[in-house]
Amino acid sequence: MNQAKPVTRIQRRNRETIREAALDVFSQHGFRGATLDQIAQAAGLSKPNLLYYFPSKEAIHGELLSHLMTDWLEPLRALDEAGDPVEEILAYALRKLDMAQELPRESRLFANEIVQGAPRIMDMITGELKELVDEKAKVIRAWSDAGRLASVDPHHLIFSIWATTQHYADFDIQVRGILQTGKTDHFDDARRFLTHLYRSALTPTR
Amino acid sequence: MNQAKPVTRIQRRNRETIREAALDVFSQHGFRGATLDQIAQAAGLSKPNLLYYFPSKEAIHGELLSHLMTDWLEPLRALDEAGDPVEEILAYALRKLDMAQELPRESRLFANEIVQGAPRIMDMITGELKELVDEKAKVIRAWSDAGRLASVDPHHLIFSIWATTQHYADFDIQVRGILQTGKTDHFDDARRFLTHLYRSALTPTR
DNA sequence: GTAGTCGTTGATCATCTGGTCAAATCCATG
DNA sequence: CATGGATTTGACCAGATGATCAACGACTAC
Repeated sequence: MNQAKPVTRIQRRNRETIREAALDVFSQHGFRGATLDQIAQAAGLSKPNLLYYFPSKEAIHGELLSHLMTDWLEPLRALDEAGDPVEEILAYALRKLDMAQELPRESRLFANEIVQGAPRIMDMITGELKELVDEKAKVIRAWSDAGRLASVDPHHLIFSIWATTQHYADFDIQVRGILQTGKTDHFDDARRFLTHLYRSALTPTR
Repeated sequence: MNQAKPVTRIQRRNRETIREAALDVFSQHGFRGATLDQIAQAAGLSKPNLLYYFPSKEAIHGELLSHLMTDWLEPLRALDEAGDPVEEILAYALRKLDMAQELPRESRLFANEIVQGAPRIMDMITGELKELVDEKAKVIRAWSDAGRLASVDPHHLIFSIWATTQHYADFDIQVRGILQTGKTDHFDDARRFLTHLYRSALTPTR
């Protein structure tokens, strides 16, 4: 039946298991810090078996990064020119915060890569990402010019949203170490704080 | 003349050279990603010579981290209960931004460590750092209670300042990749943006 | 049930890497 | 300029690590 790609049930399952295990390991130790043995153990497979499904360590890592990128840019893509400016940006920030909470490993994988100079995704940054950011920056600037949003540098606004939200994933250990209270969920406090922060800064003074 | 510690001129010079080289390498590749050969080459010394001045790779890294900590906490220590609330916090944020600009390697060294779960500095975080943060959080809360500052969660305010400022060091590659304009200095724009952001959010509504 | 492909792994390799050591070189001091 | 400690390094070691391969086991289509 399948002619070119004999993607069997076993293949689908094992490749997914490997991706999952690799995400755990890479996000915690970075590319160089992670070993195939760690990944194999986490996946419950032998090391040669890993390399039956992926040609190399580099290939596993690369697949994770590219899979990640799509999800990562989606919230910004969703920023809607037709919506209410302050609410749109607020929704974007809160959506990013949700992702930091739900997908912290993905955030750390990305952070590890960027902190170390983005050797493997520089073109994505100066290409697809920059294009999207520039496009949305134009929308934001138009909102400001129309007096529907306080006048702020759109690029730095976006940077600050990335920074403040991803911080809760990337620096999770530090955040927990400092709050260190039996609090059920510091993300609720973060949501409240960021809502106040951006609503204050973005609501046009009138 | 020197009895216990024969810290000669050569020792002082070489240990400093090594620290400098190690900061370059560790901040770019993280602990596991860095190799003694890289550090030795960057320092212009042979690998055995490195290990004549420091007992191990771990020791070099550890010394960098502890040296760093003092400088790192100083700006927050300087937050003055007696000053004007909004201006004090603003000054703190801008001071942190300056440090991100002047000491990006230190910021990345720290970021690498935290992202990977802070295996080597967890006690510093839950100890010295938490203590300082809690103390300053109390000051901030008192300001809010006195109506001299908008009511915000002090801990999350501090987190956001760390996030937004260190972002310019830790994610420098991404920031430059996206701005990528001949701009002389995007830090000036960042300063303006953050000033607006925090002044808006912190000035008490009356 | 059996042929043939898919899936799995123990053993092994080459390389890298942190660290050691003995021998050589440098240098301050008398 | 001779001496003894400080400094430097080439050679080496042991363990880790990414990757390979031949052989074995499992599954599917007929």
